[in-house]
Amino acid sequence: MTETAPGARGRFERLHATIRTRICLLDYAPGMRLSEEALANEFGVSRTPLRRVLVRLEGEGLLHSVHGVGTFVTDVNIEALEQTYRLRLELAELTGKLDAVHPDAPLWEKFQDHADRSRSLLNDPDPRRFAQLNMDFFLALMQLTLNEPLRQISERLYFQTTRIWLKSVFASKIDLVEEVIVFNREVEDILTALRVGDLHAAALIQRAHISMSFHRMRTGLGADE
Amino acid sequence: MTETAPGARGRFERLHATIRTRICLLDYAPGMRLSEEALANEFGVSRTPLRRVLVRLEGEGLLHSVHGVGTFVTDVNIEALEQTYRLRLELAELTGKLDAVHPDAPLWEKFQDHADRSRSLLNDPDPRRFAQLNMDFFLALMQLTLNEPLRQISERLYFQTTRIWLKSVFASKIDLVEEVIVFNREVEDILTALRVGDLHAAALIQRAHISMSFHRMRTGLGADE
DNA sequence: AAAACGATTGTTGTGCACATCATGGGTCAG
DNA sequence: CTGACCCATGATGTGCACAACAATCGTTTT
Repeated sequence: MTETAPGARGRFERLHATIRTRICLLDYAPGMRLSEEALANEFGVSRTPLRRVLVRLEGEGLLHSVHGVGTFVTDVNIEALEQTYRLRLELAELTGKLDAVHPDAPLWEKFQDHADRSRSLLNDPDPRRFAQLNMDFFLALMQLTLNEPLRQISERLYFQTTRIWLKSVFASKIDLVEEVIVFNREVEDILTALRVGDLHAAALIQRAHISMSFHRMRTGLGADE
Repeated sequence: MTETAPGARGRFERLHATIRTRICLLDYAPGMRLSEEALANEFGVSRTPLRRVLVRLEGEGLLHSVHGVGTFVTDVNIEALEQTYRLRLELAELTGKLDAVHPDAPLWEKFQDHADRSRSLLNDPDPRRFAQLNMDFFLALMQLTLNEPLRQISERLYFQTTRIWLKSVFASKIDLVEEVIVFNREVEDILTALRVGDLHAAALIQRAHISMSFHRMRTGLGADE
């Protein structure tokens, strides 16, 4: 998907993306402790370069290290999550207004692939594959804006929130089948808007779905906690 | 101003804030190379903890390290800067809409101090003191929203752009005296709006001034480059 | 028995020596 | 004179040993 440069920098980016994906896909659950030594051994490097990755992830709000205690995957409470979601709503709409561009051929292919995978999930719902598809689709939508800072910030906030959403799915707080059905409609609606060439409409649809997703999650979380 | 915790974490945050301020105030100019060893010696630590700070700053887009070459302060071209500014416009307005709160007593005192310092700059213009005041005022305005993610992102973008603006001042691309006069009116207008209790109006004024500031800088930069 | 204290263990943080890489200058062949 | 090549130099990146720190468990004392 994303080719990485050789040398030290490439390895850094590779490790960074790998661990970030594991956090977002709940291979590392919120609150879980990560062992620097174990990770270093797994990737065949010493603690030094690995720590560099962990420092970066801490800066992105995904990890938190405490001297003498451990490195933990961050967890967020519902009110902090709500703030992030409200901000994501506005940023999603901005994606359709700031430096928005129409998808090119390779991007259309990606979208087609996403639509296919989305439909296949209807017959065989799987939380992890769903989360991966959700991430892929979001990152593809981010390519609709050429505003690099907006892209970076939107992705950063996405990585912070998506794992909480996935956590709700795993905990059966929200219904996986319903989420898959809704997601299918989201993909369909957004692609329809893009085919017509209405970038702002596509962004508004995405915004609406982010909002509704949070709403479902919130009511689900409030059910028994 | 901001108290730092003792121990390793406090030292890290202290170093981070110190170097970030130096970059934003152009003690370290864009494109300049930083010596890890020199910085480590200056702060009385080894390269290891210092490098942790540099990695963080690189993640914030203020530094860029190249293996075997050096660590450099990032520079940005005018079009990338324009993207950042357009995003900052929107975020400034959001500050007045998302979790906006009225200033409390301590914040009012800060604003009063800023107004005083701003007026004193009229008689004795100084680029560095101006930049410091500009930063203090911006950070104070950020306290008008309780939305923590919005705060973090706005500050991040501010730190990326303000040094370019200051660079224009130093290079006499834009007139310092005019900037001071305009800034005085900005502070006055925003505080007036805050006294009336209209947070959204204050945010709109800030947005307008960010926009005009970029316009002045852009025409100034285009003058002979 | 309960509470306070201290040793032990395991973790992250630090310092230092060395590896790796890119650059510039000097040298030698053509 | 010109070009390529090599090596010296100085930078960041890495590995390892140890320090600092926090939690836990066992011991001791009241």
